Amino acid sequence: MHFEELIKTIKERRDTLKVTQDTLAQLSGVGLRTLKQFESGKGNPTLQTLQKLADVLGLQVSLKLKSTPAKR
Amino acid sequence: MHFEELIKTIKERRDTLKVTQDTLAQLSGVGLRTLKQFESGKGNPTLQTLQKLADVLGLQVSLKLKSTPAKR
DNA sequence: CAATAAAGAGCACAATAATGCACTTTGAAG
DNA sequence: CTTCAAAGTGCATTATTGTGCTCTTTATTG
Repeated sequence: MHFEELIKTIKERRDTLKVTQDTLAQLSGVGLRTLKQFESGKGNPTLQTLQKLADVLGLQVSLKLKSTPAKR
Repeated sequence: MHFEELIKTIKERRDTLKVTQDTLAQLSGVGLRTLKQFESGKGNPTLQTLQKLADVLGLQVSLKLKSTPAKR
């Protein structure tokens, strides 16, 4: 999952839950500006920020093995 | 997956591939200091940094639905 | 068209992540 | 105990994220 997909996932999930950026910002404790920047593709959030958002949305940040190996 | 698990995953994967912090730092383009801090649990990397590391390790950052819903 | 709600952006600043360098600690092997 | 490699840490600096405030842009609804 690259950047854009992560953003898309967050956005879609937020839409599904019918939550506005403003509300999500408040619930997660992340600044509204920060969330806006992230969702509009202009951010590079810290892991902590991403997790705060994911948590509230019922999502989980995870690391999984890629099907296509990268090394060698 | 919370912070510690992510760190553990990175570390274990790096060990599995028999790569040192130094080498991973070079391959990923992430500063050695940054990687050290992250692995020792003292960092809060940006998503970009995490992805650089994950990429080289053949791992993928992803967002998945939590089994236990968070919102109501 | 007017009004309202939600999302996106410019500006500026504080907080902190990223980084390099040098030094210490740890662990494995002789 | 000594040596060597890998990992961890203190310090200082630079680059960038996080944030609030204000304003603009987009729908959406009468």
